[in-house]
Amino acid sequence: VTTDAEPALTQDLVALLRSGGRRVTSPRLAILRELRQAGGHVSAHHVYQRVRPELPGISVPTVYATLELLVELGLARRVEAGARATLYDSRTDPHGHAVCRRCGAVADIPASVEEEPLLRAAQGDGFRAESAELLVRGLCCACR
Amino acid sequence: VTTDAEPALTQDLVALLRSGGRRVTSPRLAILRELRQAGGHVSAHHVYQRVRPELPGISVPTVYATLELLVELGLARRVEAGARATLYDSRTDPHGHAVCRRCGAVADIPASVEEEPLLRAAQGDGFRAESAELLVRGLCCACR
DNA sequence: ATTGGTGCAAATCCTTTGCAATAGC
DNA sequence: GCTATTGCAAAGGATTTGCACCAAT
Repeated sequence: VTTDAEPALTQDLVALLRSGGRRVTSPRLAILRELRQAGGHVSAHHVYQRVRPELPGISVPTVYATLELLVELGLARRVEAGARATLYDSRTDPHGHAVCRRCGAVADIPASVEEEPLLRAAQGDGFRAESAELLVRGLCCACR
Repeated sequence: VTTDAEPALTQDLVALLRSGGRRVTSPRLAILRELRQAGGHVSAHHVYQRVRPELPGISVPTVYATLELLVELGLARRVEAGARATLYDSRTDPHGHAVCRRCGAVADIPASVEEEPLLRAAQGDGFRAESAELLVRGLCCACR
């Protein structure tokens, strides 16, 4: 149980939780750490498997709830990779995703879209926009 | 069985199917017609229910396969509205979607993003880009 | 006559729910 | 001590198989 790996990042989460009146718990710290170690785009199931050695009793619903919480806090982003699985990305800067429609592989797209104008464009009819996502679907190298 | 409702559109599908060596079948014609009549963003289940009166024996897998086929042919677009359901949109011109993260409601976003540059940006690593999608997640008026 | 499409039923898999027990504040 | 969070087990649904039959070419 390394406690000095990414101290600053953990502190971010702690601060955000405290300021929102939420509790600091082991699953929350462990899941954020795993999400960042993974580096890429991971499924809830993947996180669940990787966190289990550290927290043997952790449950699947907790993983889902926590990932969604991290998204709300702005520490992660959802990637709608298709019906097969929702993925979570620890990169929070604006970038798109290329998703293979056959195997579900995801790659980052360098193209950066300005989020602000999009969020504003979506504000019609009382809709409160929270985040924007850019998806390109197609076939990856291996699946063609 | 009205055969003169949208003759031109049906002809489009027939031509595309024939030129691709695929067969012209009742489910394909009926599902495209329903998708266009619905006008908005519909789920496979919705299409299934609406097409049944006309084709009582149609099956769920056929609806899924056909909708995916229409996407491949460029006559429909997928909308990754979340884990709850993939939606299909008969509008094929570039536009984004505002998706409520709570109730799943979908609205069109006037903001038009140029697809071409995005598709090109995604072409790295042998990835063959097929379509781009712009999603804005948030809370709709009713769910706030 | 070929074989791509279809229907059927069931399996698979992701995600969420309800509720009692626990742990953070 | 309150109450948000958790774990558990199970339900809920969307999507996809496998296979036999049928119908478009």
